[in-house]
Parts: sequence; structure tokens; C-alpha cells
Amino acid sequence: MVKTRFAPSPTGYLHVGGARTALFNWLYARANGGHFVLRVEDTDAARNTEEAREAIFGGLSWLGIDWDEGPFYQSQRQEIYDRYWKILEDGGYIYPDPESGALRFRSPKETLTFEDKVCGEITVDRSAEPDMTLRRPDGSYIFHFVNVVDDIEMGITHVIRGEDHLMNTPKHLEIYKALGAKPPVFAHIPLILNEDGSKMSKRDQGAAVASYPAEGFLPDAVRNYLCLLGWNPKDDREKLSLEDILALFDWDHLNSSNAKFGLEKCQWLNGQYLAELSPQEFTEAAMPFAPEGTSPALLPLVQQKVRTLSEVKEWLRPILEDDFPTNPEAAAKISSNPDAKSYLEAIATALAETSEWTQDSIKQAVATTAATLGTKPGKLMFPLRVASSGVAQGTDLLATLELVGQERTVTRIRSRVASIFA
RNA sequence: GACCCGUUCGUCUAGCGGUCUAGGACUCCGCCCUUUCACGGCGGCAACACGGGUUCAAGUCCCGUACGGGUCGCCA
Repeated sequence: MVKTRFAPSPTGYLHVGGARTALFNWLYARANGGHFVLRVEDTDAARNTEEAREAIFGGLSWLGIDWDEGPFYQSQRQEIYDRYWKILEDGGYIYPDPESGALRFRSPKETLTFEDKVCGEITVDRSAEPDMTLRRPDGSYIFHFVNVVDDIEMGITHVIRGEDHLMNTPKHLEIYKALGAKPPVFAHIPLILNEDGSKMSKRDQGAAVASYPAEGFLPDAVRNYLCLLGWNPKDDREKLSLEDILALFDWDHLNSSNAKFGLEKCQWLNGQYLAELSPQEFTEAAMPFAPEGTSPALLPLVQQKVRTLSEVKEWLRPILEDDFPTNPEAAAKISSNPDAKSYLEAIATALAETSEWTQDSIKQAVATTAATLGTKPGKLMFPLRVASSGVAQGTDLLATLELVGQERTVTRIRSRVASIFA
């Protein structure tokens, strides 16, 4: 059975690179009817934190990545490692560092070649490399050893990890051989970099998985975007369901060059996913991002506008605030139109006198006013938009005004007319 | 520095020797739709790192160079 794993060390936040590694492992297991294992590599006691562990688990869960086995903690598996350690000792592979007493692995120092599913055939001359340390003087084991032992012990068949591990693979292969174990299939996926090509760090926008729920991204959208970094369906599709991805997920769809992370496209994709939600689903998701006391009825107005839920607030302000500041350029555009003032005064009167307050009646009032003024209704819409909301670009005007209410709408128009044409 | 990997529009990418005057997407711009804003539709700008080979034919194969990234820990 196919078995993959994600093996983070709980020393920091979960970054997008790690999340994508986890995702690819998870996808490969799911696509092949296998198991996905979660293993926490917490051998460096000094650097581990519970907070980091929670951030990693939380991030995985948010993305919808679940695990079939584990979580295992390396800190709790000492006996297993001791058992394998004896094999190395008995094989004569271990010798102490004369200075510190740390224990090193006697490398065969050969040239070795292995097949990587992404990078192809890799050949490395190990003869000049120093022997790796596998055990500290205090008896604790080091990454290379426990990583290999666990992969053997857990029956991991495919190791998908970042390309930063590519040069660790020959070392690991030496350990597999010394242990008499069959190595797994390796696939080293390219790294995710900043737009300028530098390494992503916690400060960089979009680097931390935790920032996505906070910014109002949908897990499906982020998962979709992350898949597109280093993997693609080999056709023109970009918005892909999990089923679509699972159907196609395989080595020849992975590519081998590093990807630069672009938040813009992720936001666009998220907007696509948000737009597809039912109004009820959207309202529910968006409410936590709306200002205190916002009526849920207003939220569908912004559904087709926002790319992330954190943008909801900005779109809502012109609707919620009677004295929302008028956009200067929009105001200038209106005041430069010699007819605008009379248009707005007429429309304000018409709206004030209309007996019903629905989208249709507002539309009717606009049409009638336009007819009276001898102009087209379309000519009134922009001034009306600016005068009633303060902005040139906003939500659907008729629907918005209906929800704002008759009295407030008229008051807003008159107040802005006074200030714009002062 | 040594070793390893990589290099198609600004970005994500398609392309696995002829179908490439290089396709899609994000961004930006224009037009259409909308009696409004968006969405959507249509169109535009924009790329095969460079130099040698191999071949009738190279973005596609090979070799160099340049550039980018990674690794060389008693971190993982």
C-alpha cells in the first residue's frame, strides 16, 4: 500500500511551502488509495514549542488535510531508535567523535546514483563529504537517523519533500543500506519563493498559513492555488475541484523549477470561490469580517465584489456610514458637470416623494426624473451613486439604496450635494 | 568555494523534434454587456537566458557560459 507522510518539526509557524509539501503527500496517498501519516519530528527539544505544533496541526486541518496514521512524536519513540541503532553499531558503522563524544556514521564514501521522480537521475560523489553525526553526546538522535528509521518502521513508500532535502537523500540512502532496508521512492518538489526570488520568511505576505483564515480566504481556494504551484493539470483549467486534482495527480504533472509566490492570483481565485457560494453561505462566512452590528441582509451586496473576506469591511463602509467621505475624484467629476446639481436635486425630490421603496420604485423614480429633465436614466446613475454613497465604484446601486432606506438615501444625497457644490 | 537542481510573457504555467507567426491564467489597458458598479464576453501589451553543436527541421536533444535556487550543522 502506498504510504506517504508529512514530517514537520514544531519549531515555527506552518508556511506555504510546508503546507504544499503536506498537500502533495496527502494528494498522492489519496489518489492511490494509500495512507497519509503525520509525524512530528521533535528531536531538538530546545527548539520545539507547543504553539508551533498547534499552528501546524491547525493549518493542516484548515486546508482539509487529514491523516490516517499518527500523529507520531519522535520524542516518544526512543526504544525503536535504540533497536535500529544497534544494527548500525553491530555493522561497525558508528564511531565516536574524539572531541565531543558525539556519534558519527562511517560513510562508505562512494559515488551513488538514485532516481528522483521529479528531478530525474541524481548522481553524487560522496567521497569528499564529511561523516554525518547521528547521535548527540547526550544520547539523543539526529534528524537523518530518526527520519530514516521512522520511514522504514512506518512503511513509508513515497517520500515527497522540498528540494532543500535533495542533498540529504544520498546520506539517507547510506543509512538505508546500512540498515538493510529498501529505500522509498523519492520526489523532491521545487521550492516556493517570494516574488523577488528570495526565500519566504514569516514576515512575507502569505507566507504563514494562519494568515489565510485571518484574511478571509476559503480553504478550497488556497488549496487550489497551492496545487498550482509546481503542479498543473496540463490543460487550461485552473479552478479545480479536489476530485479533478485527485484524478490527475501524478509525477509527470509535477514540475521541477522553483515557483514564485503571487498573492494576487491567490486572491483572484479566492474571489472566484467566494462568488460561487450561496448567499446564505457567503453571509455566514462574511459576518465575522463585517463591522459590529451590520445587518446580515447587506452582505450579499458585496459577495461578487470581494476577493477576500477582509475586503468586506471596505465595501460596506459607504453603505453603512451616512457621512462616508466623498471620493475627491468622483466629486470633481460631478461638479464639473454643469447639469449634475439640478439632476441630483430633482432625483432627491423624486426619491423623497416616492410612496414605495423598492428597487423597482427607485428605478421608476430615476426613469421619470430623467424623462422630466429630458435626459437618459443612465446619465443620472453616476451622480446618484456618488451622491448617495460617496464612491464611484460600489455595490449594485438599486439594491443598495433599497437596503439603505428612503430617508437615509435622500438625506445622504442632499448632504453631499451641499458639500460637493459648496 | 565545492557539489546538486533549475532557467518559456512581470507572475503561475502549456509545450515532451515539424501542428509554435509559442497557448491558457493573474495583473494592466481597450471594447461590448449592464438605464449603475461589478461579474461575464471579446481584444491588446508581454516570454523560449546566451553561445555552440546534433538534425532536413530545436522552445523541445547534447555541451558550455551566465543567472537563479539548494546543500555542504552535534537544525530539521
